[in-house]
Amino acid sequence: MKRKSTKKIILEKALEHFSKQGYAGASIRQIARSVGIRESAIYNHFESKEEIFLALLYQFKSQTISKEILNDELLDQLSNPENFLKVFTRRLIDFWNTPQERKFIRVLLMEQFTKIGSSEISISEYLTDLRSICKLIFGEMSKNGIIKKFDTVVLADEFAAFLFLLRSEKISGDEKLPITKIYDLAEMHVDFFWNSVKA
Amino acid sequence: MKRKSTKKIILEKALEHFSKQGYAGASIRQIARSVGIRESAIYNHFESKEEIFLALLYQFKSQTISKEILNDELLDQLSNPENFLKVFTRRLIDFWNTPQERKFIRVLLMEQFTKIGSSEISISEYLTDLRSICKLIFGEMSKNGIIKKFDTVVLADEFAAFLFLLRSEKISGDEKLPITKIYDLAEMHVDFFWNSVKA
DNA sequence: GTCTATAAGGAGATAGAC
DNA sequence: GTCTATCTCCTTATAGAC
Repeated sequence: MKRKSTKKIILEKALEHFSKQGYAGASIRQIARSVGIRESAIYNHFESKEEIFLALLYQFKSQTISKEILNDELLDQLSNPENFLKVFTRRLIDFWNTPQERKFIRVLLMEQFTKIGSSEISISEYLTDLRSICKLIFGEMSKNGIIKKFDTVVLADEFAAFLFLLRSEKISGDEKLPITKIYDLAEMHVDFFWNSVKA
Repeated sequence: MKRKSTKKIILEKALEHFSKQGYAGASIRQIARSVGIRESAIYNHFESKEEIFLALLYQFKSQTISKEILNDELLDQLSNPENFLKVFTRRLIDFWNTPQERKFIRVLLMEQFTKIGSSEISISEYLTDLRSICKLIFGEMSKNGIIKKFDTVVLADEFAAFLFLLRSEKISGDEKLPITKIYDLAEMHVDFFWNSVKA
């Protein structure tokens, strides 16, 4: 049983502090304390506070919905499209509801307008992933005549906007909703959406 | 021609700095410099940085969509519901697109997870306004048989979620979209929505 | 890789003159 | 109501011993 590297623990604790107080509000001192080392020891692993933040951004950038959620088993269900949407949405919620993702989206929402280093932090960039997968899905359904003819960009946005608000407000928010309630809200959304688009 | 009071200018400049760097990232020193006075002079108007922030929160809390947007002229158009939704949405966008509102929503998004003073800053609270007006509108339409029978809470959320994302991402975001493009996106949303709900 | 010690500066806030 | 001067604390970051 290998111990986690100090570097990983620093990233972990940094994410925790950033997600609670924002980048500017969190200090190296607090992070070091959480890790259990002195501030100066942090600099053995990262050159600056900024570098810690950018390392976190990078880490989460490499996680994509397609990698985490879409697999053959799910894609097989495309023959039953309404059910497919429900399963897809449910998996999305489970993924977003992991502690790491909950914290990360908070950081993203908080820092989307601040410039840290040369990096522009934009929500849009992280929404692109969900949007393009939706476009793919609805494009396929449209081609097969399963749904009415719509602009797939509009469809993707209509489907994703609600989910994104659900994520920001209900999944990662401070309001502690039970997960079953979140599933319910999502299912009502899929119902409404499916009723609107089905052929 | 009366000059603006120093207090008002402080609030104005504070909002500007908070919206760019967040609460923790902005300093009294910077704000004072923008106003054109020394830091110590600020304390003649506010007891603390926190009080400045809370004053801003209070100021915007008193602005409501119903006060700013809903008037008799608009309500008269309820007989043509699709057009009503379009005019309502357009007015909403114009209101959200004012410099003050653009800045304020940024602050809200940034500080929604931080605790400043004893106040909990939640997006939900500020969304309540839009949600309840939508509930009212769709409740009325439903009663008059203009739209299909739906849970008005679901309808309100489906209608508002897209608009809120539009606001966060496109209206107040850094991506500088021309306002006509935003109108277009909103109109496509109303079209999609209306097609889904009309009786 | 972590420690102690310390530098250098910025923060919020106050005292008291004008 | 604004100023100068100052306090105290906290911040990021570095130097050098172990």
